[in-house]
Amino acid sequence: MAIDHLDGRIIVLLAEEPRIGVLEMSRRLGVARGTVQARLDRLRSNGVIRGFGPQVDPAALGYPVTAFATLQIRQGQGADVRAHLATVPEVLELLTTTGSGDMLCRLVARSNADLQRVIDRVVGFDGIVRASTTIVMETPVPLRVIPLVEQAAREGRPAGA
Amino acid sequence: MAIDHLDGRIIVLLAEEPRIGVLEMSRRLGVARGTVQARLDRLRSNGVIRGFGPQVDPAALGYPVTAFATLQIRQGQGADVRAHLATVPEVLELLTTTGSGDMLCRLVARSNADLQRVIDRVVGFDGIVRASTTIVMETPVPLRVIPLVEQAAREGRPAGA
DNA sequence: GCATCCGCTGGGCAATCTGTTCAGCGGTAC
DNA sequence: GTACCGCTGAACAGATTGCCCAGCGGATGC
Repeated sequence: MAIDHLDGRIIVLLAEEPRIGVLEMSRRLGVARGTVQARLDRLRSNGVIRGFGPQVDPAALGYPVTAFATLQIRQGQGADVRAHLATVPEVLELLTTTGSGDMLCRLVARSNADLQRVIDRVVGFDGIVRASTTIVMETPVPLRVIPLVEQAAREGRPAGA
Repeated sequence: MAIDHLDGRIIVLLAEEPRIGVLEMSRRLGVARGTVQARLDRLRSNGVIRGFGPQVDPAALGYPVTAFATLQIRQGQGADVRAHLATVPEVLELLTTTGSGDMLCRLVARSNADLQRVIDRVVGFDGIVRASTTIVMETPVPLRVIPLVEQAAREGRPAGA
């Protein structure tokens, strides 16, 4: 659960050059290949590294519009709404939150006009009382984890074991 | 920009078993290795596949609390605020949006108590007028793209070329 | 109609990496 | 003092990669 400096460097290296391979990593980090391999295994079984799936860009797929919808759910309909939203491909993420809205929903669409279609499909469901939508314009900081990894590595054990 | 059925299957396969390799993919898909390789190259240069970086779980790193902050920015201070937020590791994502709030900010923290520290650091900056925060409780649909890829593949050219 | 272009096939090549195992060597904890 | 744990450095066979080639078929353009 806590990662040390070496773990951090492994993750950063992997993020910068995903095709790098264990051997080359061990060379650059100045440790034995077995060490890198063991660290990686540990990071994966710890769940720190979930996987290496391809990072797909919805915009390049033809969905350049991103929006967030805040949904208010009718009491007791939560499970149904989740199941419904899970079937909509344009729903990239669904979160339940504190506050007035009950759920936060990340959407993509082919265009602003198409967004209307997506929203209609999302909210066209019984359990949803109200929805309010904001469109994303820019993304000054795209989803990232590396700075957090670096911080966690600094705060972890100094550097050695 | 438009992907066909084979592209879709490649991406899905890669998402399910990232370590699979081009050769094994070509076997499972029933096409020549060169074809898979060419498709992958194209998908990467198209930007559809951004990369294969490790997917790190903030929770496993010790940051189990996720929150969204809506920020109102003082006129003309946008750039400064962005630069400021980019330096905060706990800021995983920053978006500018339409609507009353000006920016939407995805945060993580070590605990609910720690979230206060993070928020203080985030909003402790001149250009930010007001901030409202919602804490994420559950994640019924974790960030995903595969359903979208499948839909895009269906809508693309039938199956062949 | 005919030539050209493009994508896929199926083969082969050397070079490289992987997964795995081993013994040895500290440093730490008990 | 002893046992445990992590790292090192090396070895091995097996598999994969990157790269090349010629041939084939359909679609495009003239």
